Amino acid sequence: MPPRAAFSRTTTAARATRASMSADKPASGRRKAGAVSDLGALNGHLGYFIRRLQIWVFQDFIRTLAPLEISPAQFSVLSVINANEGLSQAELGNTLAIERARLVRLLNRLQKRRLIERLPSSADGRRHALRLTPIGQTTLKQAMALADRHEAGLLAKLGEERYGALMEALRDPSASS
Amino acid sequence: MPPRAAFSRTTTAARATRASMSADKPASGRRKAGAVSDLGALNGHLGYFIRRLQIWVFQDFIRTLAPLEISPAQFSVLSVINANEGLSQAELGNTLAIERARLVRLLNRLQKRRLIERLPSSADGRRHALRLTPIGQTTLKQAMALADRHEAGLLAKLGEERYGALMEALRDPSASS
DNA sequence: ATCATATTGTTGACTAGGACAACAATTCCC
DNA sequence: GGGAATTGTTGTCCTAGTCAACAATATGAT
Repeated sequence: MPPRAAFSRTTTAARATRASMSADKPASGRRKAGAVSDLGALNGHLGYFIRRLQIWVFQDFIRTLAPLEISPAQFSVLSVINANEGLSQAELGNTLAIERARLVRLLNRLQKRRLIERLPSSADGRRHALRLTPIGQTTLKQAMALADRHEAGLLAKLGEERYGALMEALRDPSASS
Repeated sequence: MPPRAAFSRTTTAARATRASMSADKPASGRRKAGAVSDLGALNGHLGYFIRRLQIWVFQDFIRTLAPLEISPAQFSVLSVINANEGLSQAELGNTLAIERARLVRLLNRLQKRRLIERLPSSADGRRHALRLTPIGQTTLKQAMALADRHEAGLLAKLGEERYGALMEALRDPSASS
């Protein structure tokens, strides 16, 4: 009992077309390299489409923030630190679902770039209290401006209804374990 | 993935906060270990939520297909080959947005497991005509059954409206390059 | 107070994914 | 025939993600 009962439409969607010969190609016409085939069993699976969109969105984000050399992961880390000054690495990792070891190296790079600091926690000798340096704050501000431009482009590309539907549906997916 | 949803039901309440707490502790006491903090600037960004859901979906897919040891990428490759027997690696790569070099190594592993074959293309000496072996066909059939179970679980977890909205919004061709 | 247990941050090692350059073989097309 | 393009392949690099181990520190039961 596949779940597609309600939303099936089965496979009629993506019927790939073989381009006709000699449409409008650059100087040397040859077999179309952009040809796309039938997705087959992938058509009923949400994960595939989510993945494709996610990759596209991240690539656009990376392109847009390239002048600052801030990756999506770095942006998320800076944002959460900025919104929760003094939090620990464990809390940060829990918030963003980044594993401890991975987070250590992420923070190392940000610290080397003088964007964040690891202060000793007065209450707990094991923890570090994380916060942005002044440089980190201004960098994050610039990053947020670019990220907003990225988001605006995303909305333009998807269209308002689709963007809104996605935002609505994606917020707070109850997931654990 | 940490239990994010259990605490942060209100997305709007998240943007206030961060008033003047001390550097390493909230005024009212120690933060709990599993606590989740404010997402800050991430809250308006679609990419973050897409990413979180995509990770969750893939992890569930991997768990569900673990008995067959078929990854999402491998499943997509087998599905497209099955639906387009004899296609070339270039066409397969274009269809799934997998780069040539990466696809070569993906196919190497599947070929070593006797799930696919690379036949010489009669028309073009450079190409390989890809197809599933009998073992590959039965494996894919089993994988599709498990993938459908995964999909059903996904629908149950998200709820019908949200699942349907996502499928609707994601399915159309809007992403490329 | 003591001792087992848990948490925090860190390092090392390993696997996958993705990007890019170079290359040989082949095909296209003028 | 010969230059240009395509196809598959290999090599190399870098980032992500996972896991195990470890030292330092904190916690809690007794």
